[in-house]
Amino acid sequence: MTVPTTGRRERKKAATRQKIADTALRLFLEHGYDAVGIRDVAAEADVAVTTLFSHFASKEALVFERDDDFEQRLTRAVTDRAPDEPLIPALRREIHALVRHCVADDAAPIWGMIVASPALREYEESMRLRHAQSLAEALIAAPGLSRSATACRTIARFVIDAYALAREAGDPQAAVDEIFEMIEAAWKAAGQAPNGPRNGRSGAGG
Amino acid sequence: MTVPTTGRRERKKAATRQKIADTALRLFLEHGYDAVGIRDVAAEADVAVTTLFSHFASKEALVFERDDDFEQRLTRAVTDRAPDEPLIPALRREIHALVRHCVADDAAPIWGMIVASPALREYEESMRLRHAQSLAEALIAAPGLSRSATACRTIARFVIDAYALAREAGDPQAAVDEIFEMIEAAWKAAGQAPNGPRNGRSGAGG
DNA sequence: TTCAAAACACTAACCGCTAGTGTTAACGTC
DNA sequence: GACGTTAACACTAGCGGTTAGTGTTTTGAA
Repeated sequence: MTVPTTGRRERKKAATRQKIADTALRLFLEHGYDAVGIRDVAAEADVAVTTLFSHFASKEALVFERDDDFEQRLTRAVTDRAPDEPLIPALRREIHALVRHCVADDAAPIWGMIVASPALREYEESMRLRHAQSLAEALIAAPGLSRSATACRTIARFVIDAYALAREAGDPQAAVDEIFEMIEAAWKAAGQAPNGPRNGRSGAGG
Repeated sequence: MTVPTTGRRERKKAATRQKIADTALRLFLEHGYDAVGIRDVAAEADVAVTTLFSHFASKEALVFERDDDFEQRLTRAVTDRAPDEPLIPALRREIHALVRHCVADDAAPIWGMIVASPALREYEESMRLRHAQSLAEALIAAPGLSRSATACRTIARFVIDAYALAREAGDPQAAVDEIFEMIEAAWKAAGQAPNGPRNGRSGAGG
């Protein structure tokens, strides 16, 4: 028989984690996020409360189970782009894809649940802050951008803002385009800052 | 006897509120935010826990007692500016002042406490979201800007970002200037958006 | 004087979350 | 195959923030 890439233990752990996440999402969508307690989820998934919290850091994390994707996709859009591809269009493409995926019909109930719960909205906001920070680090580390660290951090925030704003807009895809026109202009302006670029070699950058 | 503008009841209420806030801040600074419980604050202020929560919505709100100022100052910077004053420089001045006030020496201990506590940082982040939204509404309602609602919401976020980023920068005042160069460019670009302005009369705006 | 509203208090509890302490199952190794 | 190590899981208790429910007192007004 073939050698499994994962041992039985890891598979069981992943199964338990998935069972908890699935159970939680089902209960949340059935009865509402606030109406379902951690003890309910644990009982329905047939695990102890402590076990639940060994898999998920918080109740909100049960909803945003796959948020690592977001962070990685953004930083990879920076690091893995073609050597001659400008920065901002690459980010714009990625945000377009993320928004599209997020506004898709199958994600609508989950998104509605998040919007309806202040706790979940706040949690997502702090998630976005983390994403902006890791994107900022990727930008600062990227070669050839010729922008200051402050400019990189600023653009990172702006890009995350674009994602958040677009999702709330009537026409999300059009909003992405409109906001990225502004981001493009901001990025160009940062290249002409009086204090000058401090990151990488000289050049137009991006 | 003269008619007091505020009755005894209102004065007593304000006094109780202030006593709670002062006691809380003192205890937080003495022993650390996480080391002081709500029950400690209530006991020290000589009120019941329920009374404390009738004055403040949460433990974090005890620290950000005066956040209404922030919101009002920003929106007033938009609505109360001279009729011919461009928008972005007015906002830049206000952010400069707010950052200066926030980095001042007497606010340093409080700021350090906030940075040291994840709960407080998260709370402040959600506060900023509210501020961005009210600023966005002020921008959308402002006459003569000739920008789309999406552009207004975007610039509002960018301005709040500038505040947050500048405070974390090595030279906050310089960071405000650098970021506002980018914001100015973004604002101008929004005036030339292909979908065109939808808000207010035609004109350069800002 | 009387009344309604509002501030305040007290009890009791809910809820998210964690520490401490096992118990069981899987893996590596001899 | 026995053995020790590790990690997943369970259970009890409890902490800290927050609220509901139920009065009691103060205050401003009729």
